[in-house]
Amino acid sequence: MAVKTPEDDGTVQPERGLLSEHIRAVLIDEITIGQIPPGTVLDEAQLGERFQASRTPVREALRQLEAAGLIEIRPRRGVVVLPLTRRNLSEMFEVTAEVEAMCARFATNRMTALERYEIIALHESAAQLVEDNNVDKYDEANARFHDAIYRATHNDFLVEQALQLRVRLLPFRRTQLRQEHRVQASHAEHNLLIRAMTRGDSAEAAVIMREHMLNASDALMRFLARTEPSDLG
Amino acid sequence: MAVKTPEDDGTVQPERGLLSEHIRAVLIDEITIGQIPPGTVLDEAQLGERFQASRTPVREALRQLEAAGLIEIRPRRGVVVLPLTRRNLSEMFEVTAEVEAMCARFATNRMTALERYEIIALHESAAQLVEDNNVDKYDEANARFHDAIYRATHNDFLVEQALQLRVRLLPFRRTQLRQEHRVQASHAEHNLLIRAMTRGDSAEAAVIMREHMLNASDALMRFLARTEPSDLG
DNA sequence: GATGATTTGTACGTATGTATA
DNA sequence: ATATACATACGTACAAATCAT
Repeated sequence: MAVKTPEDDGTVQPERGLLSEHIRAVLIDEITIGQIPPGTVLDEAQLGERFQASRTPVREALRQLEAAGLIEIRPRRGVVVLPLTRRNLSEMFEVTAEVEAMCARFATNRMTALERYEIIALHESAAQLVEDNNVDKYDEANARFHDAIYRATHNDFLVEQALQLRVRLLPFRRTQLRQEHRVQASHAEHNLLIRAMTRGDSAEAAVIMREHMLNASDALMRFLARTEPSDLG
Repeated sequence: MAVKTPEDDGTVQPERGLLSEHIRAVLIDEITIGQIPPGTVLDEAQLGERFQASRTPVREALRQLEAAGLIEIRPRRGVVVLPLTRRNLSEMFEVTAEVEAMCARFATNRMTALERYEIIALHESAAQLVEDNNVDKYDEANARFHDAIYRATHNDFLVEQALQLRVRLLPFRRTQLRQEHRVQASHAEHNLLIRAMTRGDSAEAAVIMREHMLNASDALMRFLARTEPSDLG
């Protein structure tokens, strides 16, 4: 990220030019992290003040967030962070499960020996985090594990699509890891996945990956049903 | 599209407000159609003049095109329409084939009787266009056929993703239809697909759809190899 | 390599449409 | 229902960087 000086309020200053890039990056972060919750109305002037910028670059950043599907711009009526209904969420997870399954299948058939080694190494280094039940660190390791699989597909466009999907589901994928015994289960599922991949069974790898993602989705949906019965949906 | 008066130069005027929306829509059209070829450098002032607008809405539209992956904005160095290398194109077709296969699988399992009827009707009404070898009309009918399958997945997010992919490959999907006997082949493949779908064989439907798309991709690649051996990657 | 021309990036002012009293 | 307040949409102006010469 093109930043230089962290400020007191958590804001950062871009190195030079392209304020809108910076604003976009920060806002995407904060929205996907959940720091700016769905339904929040964003005020252009306010954002400009916060980023020490005029409204022009703010507006340009907002257009990009809109194109990314994170916010809705209602002409002359303001900008609102899109609420994900439970249904939308479920649909997105379903598609994500299929895309990740696609990645697993391609990766099984195309990964180099080095890539296979990296995937296994990432998996094994996560074992300790599971034992410690270190959810945050496992979350990061998990992301790197999936990243490695994306890259092993040798399809940059697919990598891009998979990453975009993940960004949009980021806060939810985190949440589900905290439910039930998802960290342990996740690691065990990864183990099965690697076995299928190393023996070159791409169809089975796809099935396992799909199940893996749907398990995560189910855990999340049960959690949401328990905690937010009124909102979402 | 939110337009009112067609102008002589093909430009249109938006009803009021949200000029950037209008500019974005037109530019996306022209770029995907191929009217603005890859590598073209877009000039903000020039675009502003053309759309009778200042640079502000133009820039907002450009940010959206960037987020859509159609152009690249190089800070202080201008905007270029992204060239699709042959490799990129191949990767995009590969992903598209999988996504469409996913749609076929879901649609097989979830379509209502009405949706199944619609899909079959669209298919059969295209038969005449095949006989007439009316490529343009078949192209449109083909789009509606695939649309109907998207919708039958009952997953709006997936529909959205599939549509976005198609927009980006639009000119190429058209091109391939003009090659070899792709119109006839396409229709025959649709026929096989419908058979699998109507007998509820979702796995087979997915396989057929994947092949269908890869056949289109192959035809296109052969065409490009023949016509543009230097350009495109 | 320096200088002028061109173009981008940002700020700001004004008008218009929306919401509220 | 009308008016008032407010936020957005767009245009214009200026600054800074790139490029052409």
